[in-house]
Amino acid sequence: MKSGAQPAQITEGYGAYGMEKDEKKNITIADVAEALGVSKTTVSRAISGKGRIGRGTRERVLTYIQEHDYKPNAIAKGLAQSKTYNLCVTMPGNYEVVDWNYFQECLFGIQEMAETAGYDILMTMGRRNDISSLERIVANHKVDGVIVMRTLLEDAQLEFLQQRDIPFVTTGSTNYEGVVQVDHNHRSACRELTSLLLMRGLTRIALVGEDEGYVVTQSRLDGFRDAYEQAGRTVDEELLYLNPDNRMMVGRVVQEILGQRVDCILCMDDAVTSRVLRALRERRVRVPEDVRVASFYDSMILQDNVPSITSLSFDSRELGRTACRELLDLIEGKPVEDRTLLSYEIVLKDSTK
Amino acid sequence: MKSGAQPAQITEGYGAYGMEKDEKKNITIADVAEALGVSKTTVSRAISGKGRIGRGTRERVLTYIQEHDYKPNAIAKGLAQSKTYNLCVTMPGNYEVVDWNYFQECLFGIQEMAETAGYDILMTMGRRNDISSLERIVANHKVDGVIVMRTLLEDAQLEFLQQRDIPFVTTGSTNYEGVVQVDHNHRSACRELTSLLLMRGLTRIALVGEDEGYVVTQSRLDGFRDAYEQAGRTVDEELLYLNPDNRMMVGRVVQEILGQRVDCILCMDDAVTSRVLRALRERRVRVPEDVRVASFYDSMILQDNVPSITSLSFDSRELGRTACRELLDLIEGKPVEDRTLLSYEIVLKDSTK
DNA sequence: CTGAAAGCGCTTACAG
DNA sequence: CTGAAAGCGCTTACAG
Repeated sequence: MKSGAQPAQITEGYGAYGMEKDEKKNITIADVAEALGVSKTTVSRAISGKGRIGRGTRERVLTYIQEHDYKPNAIAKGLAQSKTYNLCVTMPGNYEVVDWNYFQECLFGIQEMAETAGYDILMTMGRRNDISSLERIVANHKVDGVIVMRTLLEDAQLEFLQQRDIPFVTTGSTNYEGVVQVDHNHRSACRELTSLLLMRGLTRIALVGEDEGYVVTQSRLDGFRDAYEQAGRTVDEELLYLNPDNRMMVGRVVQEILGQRVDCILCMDDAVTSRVLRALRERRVRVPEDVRVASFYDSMILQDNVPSITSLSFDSRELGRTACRELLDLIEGKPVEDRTLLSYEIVLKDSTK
Repeated sequence: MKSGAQPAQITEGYGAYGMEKDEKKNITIADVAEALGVSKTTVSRAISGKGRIGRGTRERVLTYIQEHDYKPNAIAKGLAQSKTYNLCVTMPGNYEVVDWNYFQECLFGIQEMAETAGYDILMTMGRRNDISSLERIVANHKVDGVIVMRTLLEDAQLEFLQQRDIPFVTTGSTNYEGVVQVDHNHRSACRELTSLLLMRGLTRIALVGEDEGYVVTQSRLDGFRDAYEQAGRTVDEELLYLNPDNRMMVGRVVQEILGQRVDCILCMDDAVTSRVLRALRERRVRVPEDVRVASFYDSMILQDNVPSITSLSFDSRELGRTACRELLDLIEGKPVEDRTLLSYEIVLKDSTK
């Protein structure tokens, strides 16, 4: 390395200028090879651990790159292997998504797993069924696989990925054939919670949701029905409030429900619960004295509510971890289950006392 | 292209098997060049628009790649240019983060801007001052620059990026020298809101926060003080509740505040507001009749509150867009402002009536 | 066990 | 205006 004070004549490559902060020029495999008097092949093998190589040689290389803080250029490595070591995660980008805590946890799990395998996360958000962004990423060969974080009943993402034969998994369930999906067992969870309420003698239970075409809504409803069947009862269809536009008129819906003299309001998720609670408060209806309330999903938005709300609880981080693991397996050509269902917890609180 | 029904003899490269769905083998610049009887150089120039090239030739190439749906391999392009066309966005990964809506909006803005420039977003989350994940991404040459979404007073990310001379910007302010940052003008916003309350004759205002070492907390406090100064009043230091552990004991804090006979509680952000409101409800203190409440930040968690809460409002998507634009400029070597402050709105609602 | 060489799919001086 | 060639930093048959 030249002493920075030489009087000019900086003609070839990097002169004093380029070297200002630390050595900017990144050290490459060729530099290592030259310094050690071995071939690039050997260095590559020492690092990757693939192919035969002498124990001594490997150690020499390893300690050298350690000391000189050599880091392989993932891009070049990718090019040579026709891989990117990137995973794409698609998130819903519409405003309606309230349970970001779910996504955060899930993402965290994904990243944890990806990191241990040397992969990074490329993120994309699109509005409902707008896949232009995903298309671009795939077309540009930027990722090795994708994790779809929210699926629709009719899902353009899945159709696109399937047709292009890109490895992918979904978090959350889908009805599409042959899609690798990992989800919490919502149906079973909803069945159990409903059963519990039924066993407590709550017979007139209203179910409130805002069907936006997500598959999970269907699973929840199925679970709800399962519980009734198991108990030898029949669901009162009059007490099912699942219109897509309930969001707008939650006040009217709650009014109607109260007119039906129910003893419990079961909400599909926490956004709904939050709005229902608000409507109840406005009408000075007490929980749980006048009516019980429970939710099929817990998130942070209800954590400070008075009274505390009975709900189902899911470990989203584990969901992310598992989904990522499956995707990696898929990419590596290992066999994977089409459907993986994770466990859940039921958390009983004041709202159903 | 072979007709799929040929009786075997699949020796070289991709046979019928590899071709199952569409043509799997990606078409490259070399294919285009060969098909058109021109050089790869020419094709490259036609696409990039750089260098001299005949009008006719360019058109031929362009229509060909259009028809055959050729998409350049971003990885290879990156390698050749020592670029990645990836931007890293770092998010806080700790559980405490409640305002995910902010991040969602911000991310959306970033992606919007990045996309138009042909960049993608690599995401990373780490716990407070854990930069291992960021280090890996940088070491592996996976990104051209980074956007730091939340800065701490002592921020390992910034120090690392600065020392490595990586182009980066922050959303939100920082006290670090020479860091390109874009933020909403929190100080000015807080000053205005406080002034408004003061002018309404609310003189005993308590300020509640949970100082977690974020810079924005300081700006808010500064704005609060500015308003008093402007009004020729002095801040009653007894009414400042900014302990880091207020979160745990919000009940006690509120109790104490009520003992001080304040007429307004001003909260640093919505997480705090949410907890304060809860404490008030538990004590049957009415808002705004018994005490007014306002927040220095609005997010979704309060949107359904009764009464509606007076607060400041910021366009986070624009923040993201602007930050991304600055980072791109930085990467391209264009001059950029060190500090950009965006505007805000004050939204008066029932809680301060 | 080790190395020379070709290749991954682009870009970019350099020379016509 | 166009092209041959070298190069980006790796990997990987192939041959010793």
